[in-house]
Amino acid sequence: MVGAESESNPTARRLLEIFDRLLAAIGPRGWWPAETPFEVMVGAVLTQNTAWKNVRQAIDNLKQAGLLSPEAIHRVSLERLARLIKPSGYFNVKAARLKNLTALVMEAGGGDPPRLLRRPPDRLRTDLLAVNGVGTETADSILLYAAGVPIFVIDAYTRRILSRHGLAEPDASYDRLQKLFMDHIPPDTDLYNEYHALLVALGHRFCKPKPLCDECPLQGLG
DNA sequence: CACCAGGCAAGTA
DNA sequence: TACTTGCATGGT
Repeated sequence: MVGAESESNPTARRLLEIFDRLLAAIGPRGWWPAETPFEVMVGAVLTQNTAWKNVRQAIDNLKQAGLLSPEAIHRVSLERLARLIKPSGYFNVKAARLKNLTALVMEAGGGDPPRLLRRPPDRLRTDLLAVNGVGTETADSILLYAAGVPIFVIDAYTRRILSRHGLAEPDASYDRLQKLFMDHIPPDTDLYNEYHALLVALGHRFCKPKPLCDECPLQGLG
């Protein structure tokens, strides 16, 4: 039914057409830029409303300090953690959030991220959302890019792109936008991975608040 | 100089 | 529920 729907349903065809165009124009992104699942989790928190370039600085600092493990982040002082992640902004808030997320790994995963991430997706998402500092996008980023769960990640770029192409209202809820993708695109982890990464890349290059529609690869899709 | 970036939680009504 | 505000660095 999914395959048939993608041929007959106009929305499904448009969404897949967007993916095809982006992949052809931009190429595979190789996301998530991290070496371990726990690094994905840390990056997901640090990149909240923050340019990735700044996040990379912060992660490099953590790496160099040997603090990119649950045990290390659990032990380090809040003050030192905040100082190390300073380049990524909101450093006091994010230091606490990293502690909170790490606490989940410690108590639920016994300090072993894969053990936490192997939980049933619904349970894992609920547990992640219960952490103060983890919202829908952060949780879903961890589900998709660390746990390999086929769930679609929505971010500010995705919302902007969909609304500019008449596929959604500008103020549509996170859940609604996520449902739009997941109702029309088969739940494939690699596909969802690439699609979200491509949307972010398009956002970076063309779909800014002041759009650069002249050279946008999605020109002419409405 | 102003504006933006791969959000989220807490406070208010 | 819906809206507002604080959080903060670094790039353009």
